[in-house]
Amino acid sequence: MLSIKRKEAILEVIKKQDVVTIQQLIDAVVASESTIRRDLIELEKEEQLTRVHGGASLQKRRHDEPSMIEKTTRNKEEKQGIAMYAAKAVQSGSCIYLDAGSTTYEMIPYLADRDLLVVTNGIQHVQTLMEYGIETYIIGGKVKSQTGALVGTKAVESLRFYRFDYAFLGMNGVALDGYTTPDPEEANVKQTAMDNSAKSFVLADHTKFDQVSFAYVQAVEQAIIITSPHTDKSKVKSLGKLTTIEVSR
Amino acid sequence: MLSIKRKEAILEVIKKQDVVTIQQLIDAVVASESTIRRDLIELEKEEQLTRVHGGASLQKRRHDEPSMIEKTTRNKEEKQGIAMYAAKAVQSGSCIYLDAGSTTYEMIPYLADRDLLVVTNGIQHVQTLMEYGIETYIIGGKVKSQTGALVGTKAVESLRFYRFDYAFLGMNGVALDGYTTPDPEEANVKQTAMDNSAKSFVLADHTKFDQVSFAYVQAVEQAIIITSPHTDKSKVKSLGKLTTIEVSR
DNA sequence: AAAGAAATTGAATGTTTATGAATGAAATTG
DNA sequence: CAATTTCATTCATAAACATTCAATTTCTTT
Repeated sequence: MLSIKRKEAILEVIKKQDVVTIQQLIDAVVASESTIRRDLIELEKEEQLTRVHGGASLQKRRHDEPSMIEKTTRNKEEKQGIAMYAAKAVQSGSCIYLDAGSTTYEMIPYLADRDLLVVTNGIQHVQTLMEYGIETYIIGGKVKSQTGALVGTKAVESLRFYRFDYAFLGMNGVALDGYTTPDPEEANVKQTAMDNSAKSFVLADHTKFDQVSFAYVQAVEQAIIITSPHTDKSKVKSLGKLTTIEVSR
Repeated sequence: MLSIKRKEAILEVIKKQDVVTIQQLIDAVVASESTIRRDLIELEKEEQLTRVHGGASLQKRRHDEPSMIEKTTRNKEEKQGIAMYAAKAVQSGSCIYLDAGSTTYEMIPYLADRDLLVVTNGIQHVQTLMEYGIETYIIGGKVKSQTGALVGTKAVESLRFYRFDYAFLGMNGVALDGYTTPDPEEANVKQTAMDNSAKSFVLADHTKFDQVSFAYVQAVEQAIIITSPHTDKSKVKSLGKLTTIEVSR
């Protein structure tokens, strides 16, 4: 058997049951103990799994190196909680839109190995999406220099050719007036993405509530808000009868 | 059997089952071990597959290569010379297309402060372009995981909405047969970019001449070749009467 | 069309690499 | 702390490898 095939088989077993003994692998793959051990050593070097006494276990944290965006994110923990919850809402096999921005970025690790197709307008997102082996499309458009988001007419136009099961968006303002964001060009993109999605989710930490930014995006009822327990319940309720999910950690 | 036919057959088998042993290929293609090996070596050079002990696999496993374009560039000095020369050909105020790839990447520093608008299909290029303060647009499309290039129908479609003064492209093969590149999907993108550009330039270091890769892009006369003194003059001349610029350093 | 050059092929060669068994060392368990 | 399991290391063997060479085909040249 080809060594590469054998390693794939090992990974498959381990992904199914999280931890395996050497003996289980010997039986499953049909190879000698020595060979299995050697494979495990290599797979550990490749950061595909962690070796433990008696066998191996699935890698706990697949990503140790925080890239630029991770370091600079404020309220990171809160955003991560929201992101994890949002990712759970996604059914396998669906096609989702991931808006540029730090909160949606945090969703990526939780989207891995789920047979998804992701379309994004965030240049920053692309590299990470690829690292996690997620099939990625990017819309076209002008690159906004500060944020690496794609905006403008071309971006809106190219969005017209996609349809999404879910759209996940960040917003700067969430208020009775609706969702708002500082850049009108970005607002257009968000608007179009929501229009082309069966279901839309706005990911908003507690700092975004009762804020009104310059450019209007959509009315509050056009999306389901996902927020965290840090947010005042009264503020959420004042937005009216809408589905709001509050993450508990 | 013709060697090209044989290689196609090999690729077909490998695409069906992801990994193959040499023996499987010997049976499937009906050729000697030596011949299969030779084909695999060439196909690996063309980046169509990765050889592994005992056979070959479709793609390099992820996670083992740093995607940083700077570190992995071969013949970097030669490419820089070519890139510098190419950048000089650009008039201020024009709109240019920059193909994904390491040679075109080297052009970016020489494009700064020139009042240009750059459209690219290389994710890798974007960050650097922004760092140099260049107005950047990106075409849409599917992100090719190994290279970060945008390809596919969506990429070709979104290219239709642009017109360029200059297009700068990399190629894997430059020969009498025309320009060629390993990935058919990328070939489509290059083709369309050239069609939409008033003038096209192919940036090719000496290793690209007399090479024929899998997918046809355009005829040689459709672009001006920019190369370096490392390239055999005879090889260049054999391509016929076409404008070729040889960089001197 | 014939002679020669160049490229392609398959077999033979030593070399390298992968594998499984055997050994003693280290860790785990009762 | 002793018994047992698991681990790392070594070694012989077998498989896969690169390389060379001769035979064949294909392409040039005259």
